[in-house]
Amino acid sequence: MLSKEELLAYCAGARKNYLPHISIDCVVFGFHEGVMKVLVLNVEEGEWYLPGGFLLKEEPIETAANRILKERTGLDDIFLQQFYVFGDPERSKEHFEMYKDILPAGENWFTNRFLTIGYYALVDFQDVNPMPDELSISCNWFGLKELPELKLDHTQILNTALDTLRLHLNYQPVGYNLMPKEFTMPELQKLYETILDKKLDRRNFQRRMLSFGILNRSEQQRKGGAHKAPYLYAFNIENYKAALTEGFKGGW
Amino acid sequence: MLSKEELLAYCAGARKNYLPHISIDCVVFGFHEGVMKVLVLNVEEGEWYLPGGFLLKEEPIETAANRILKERTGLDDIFLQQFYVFGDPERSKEHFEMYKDILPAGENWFTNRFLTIGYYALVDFQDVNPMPDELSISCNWFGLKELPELKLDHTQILNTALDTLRLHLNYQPVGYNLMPKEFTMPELQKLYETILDKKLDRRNFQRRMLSFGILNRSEQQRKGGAHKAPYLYAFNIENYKAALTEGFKGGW
DNA sequence: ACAAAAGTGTTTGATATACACCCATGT
DNA sequence: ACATGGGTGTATATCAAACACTTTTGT
Repeated sequence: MLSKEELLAYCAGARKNYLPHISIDCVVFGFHEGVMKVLVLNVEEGEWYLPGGFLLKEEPIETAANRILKERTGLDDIFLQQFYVFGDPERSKEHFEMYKDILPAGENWFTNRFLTIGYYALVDFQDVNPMPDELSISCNWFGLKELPELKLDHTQILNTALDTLRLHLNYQPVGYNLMPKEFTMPELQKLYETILDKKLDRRNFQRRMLSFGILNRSEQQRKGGAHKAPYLYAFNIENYKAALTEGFKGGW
Repeated sequence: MLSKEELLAYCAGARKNYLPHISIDCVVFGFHEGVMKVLVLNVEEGEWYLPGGFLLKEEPIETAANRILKERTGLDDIFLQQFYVFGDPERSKEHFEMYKDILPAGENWFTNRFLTIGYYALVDFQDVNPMPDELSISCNWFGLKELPELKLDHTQILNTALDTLRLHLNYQPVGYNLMPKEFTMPELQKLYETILDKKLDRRNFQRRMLSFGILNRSEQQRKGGAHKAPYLYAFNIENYKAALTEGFKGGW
């Protein structure tokens, strides 16, 4: 926890640089060892938050989200998807309460009501170097199944992000941003199974995935593991991007 | 156009009551005589805008959207769907320019940079009584094909709303909010064709629509028209709502 | 040699597409 | 009577689901 002086300086800086009443919260998804992970900040003992931040006064929203995530992950050019604005007038009260005994209301940045713009991000787990922000003491990956309870409405934000991601899975390719450059079909399947939280048929998955035409199979196979060596695949970026904009399913 | 005094009063009221930097813009879709219509405001000669407004300081976003639309349409309980936040720092400059010669910057509400939360609304055309807001001189329906060019980024907002609506059509029922209580299958098909901007097969449309189980066929038929009398249908609200939350297509 | 993981293929049912036919009504 | 729009039905292709067999590799 910052000292009162530090907090005052933080609030003064925020008032000077950021738009009031507006924040961004990011649900950063990574995939590692068959588990879906989310980046979570620890402010103090038992206080967990999604990574977030504010908009500079003349900054585009997506730029701000990128900036915030660069600070938390070290990564540029993260795949980001805006998914919802959370604006319950009560949603940030908890944050205000937390600082109201320390800071005079006029000085307290968190006296503001905040609408928060939710983004979800898909990143390659291996590339991320989690770093806490000014207000927190650590930044860590948590498996989806072992998440602590989050403060404010951050659990709701996370669940909405998950729902949105699952929905997107139905008409968009997902995976390029979550997988390493090369991966095997079973590994990709595991990603889908993790996101959807259900088992898929190995053979049907492969057929369907290949039918999208967004994968290139390498000559190479993943050696070293026990059992038969699986082929390595990489995404075909051109087709992948085309599929991202055009979508998969016809619908009507 | 308001007088300077009126504008000053408007701005003072806005500063007092609304959150700064945040607005709401609504794309109100109605369907009439086989044409998709959108509500558009006329501020002055050749200046067209989507209906919009601001958030009261302690007002939930959706409540604000409802309030704004009640003022424009006379309707309560409108079907609303938040679909995107538009936040380009340049997006509201045009609005500022418009008033800068009349109002001192410090007084001018539109000096603010605004992020706008986009909602689309689906309403029964017949129920709407379009009413202009304080800043405009008229509020009218325009067919999608005969829309004037809109100011600010409102054309982009409208197009994004349309894209979202089309997407939703693929996994959600649409129509309850756009159609009168009773309607014929060809009428409903016309709605779909209008939204998608393409022809559908009469017989396949009917089969598919019925397969969703969200329609009740009435004993009655629409008499009076030329040709064979079509059956009247109404939405089965329970199933409709269930389909809204659960969606249609399996996907994975 | 065998267990476990991976590649490939087949059978079956469901769903979508493209049509054809009949019926009712106003002119 | 006939043109037009509306109700219903069928053949075919296409796709998804369920399932079987073979191949490879480490133990």
